[in-house]
Amino acid sequence: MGDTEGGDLRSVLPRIMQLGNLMNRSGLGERAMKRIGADLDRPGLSILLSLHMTGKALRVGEIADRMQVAGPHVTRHLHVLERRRLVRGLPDPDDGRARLVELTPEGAEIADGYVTTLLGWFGEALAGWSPQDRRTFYDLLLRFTDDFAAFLSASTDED
Amino acid sequence: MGDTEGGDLRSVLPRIMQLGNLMNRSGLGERAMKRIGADLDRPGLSILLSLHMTGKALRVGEIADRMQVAGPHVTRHLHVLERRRLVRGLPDPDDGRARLVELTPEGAEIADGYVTTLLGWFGEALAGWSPQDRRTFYDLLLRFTDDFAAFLSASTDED
DNA sequence: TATTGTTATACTCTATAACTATA
DNA sequence: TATAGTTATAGAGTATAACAATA
Repeated sequence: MGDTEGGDLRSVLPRIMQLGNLMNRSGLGERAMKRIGADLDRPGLSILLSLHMTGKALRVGEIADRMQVAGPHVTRHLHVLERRRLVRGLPDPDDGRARLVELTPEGAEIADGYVTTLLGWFGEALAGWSPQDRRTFYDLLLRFTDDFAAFLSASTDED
Repeated sequence: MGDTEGGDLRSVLPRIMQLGNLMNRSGLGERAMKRIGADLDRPGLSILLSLHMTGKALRVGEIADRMQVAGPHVTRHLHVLERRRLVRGLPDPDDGRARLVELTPEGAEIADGYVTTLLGWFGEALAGWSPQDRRTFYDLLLRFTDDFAAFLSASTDED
């Protein structure tokens, strides 16, 4: 009984890993960057995407949280981005220790171009799919990431 | 028309990225490793998993291909794994330049324990899903990774 | 005293170049 | 001469520790 399901899941795990590698390691990001004519390292792009996806100015610590990296890493890459005028820092009116970071129009353009490029590729890859299958896949993938993230954070305490 | 679909896809992209980060960056691997009482860095584990998933001895270059890294990276980590008796190298009977690498029972045990742990977690995260939804999700995810990988390699030439 | 962020430092991961041995 | 692998070296990515400023 459980055997059959375990077997199924067992065949899916490599694909989840593969997908993860495809997204991070496969040079996909570099290709997209090249396509839009931008020249940015991955951490720099990641900062831009964090700001872009959130759609508002973020504190340095918030960016680090979203990227799942330590604070100093963000600080260093922000220097580069600021020098290139892709982000700009503002004082946080609510907290004098903190600093708000927001995209400049140039930074927003890169982030948006990157996302649009990737979306285009996904769209092409799914060109042969029926609308129903696409819908179903989107729904289940959303549900899966939610459930899995929830499970992970719920089980963080146990250890 | 296309607008609606673009909107859907647009909401899914962050999840695919999130899933990628969950798999690579989130400390998931470290947690699994700790759970099974193993102490291995990520590249070392990755080598073990490559061998485990393939189920046979691989040449150094084949391991590098699967990991999507350069050869010397594999060589260096193989030294560590060999010293710890988690893999062992054999001469390739077909090619005197090459070297075959295979898991020892100890290495196989770690790889298997790791995979089993992750599968358990995925299973728990999907505990509330109906068997049909699980099946559908597995099927569509397989199809998606296949189609996407195919698209990527097909469009590699263009550039 | 706790928290936000920065500076300084060090370590891990990975790539490139130079080389050796076999094909 | 081309290919498989190794050794040597360098660079990117990231963490930790020590510090400054504000809460």
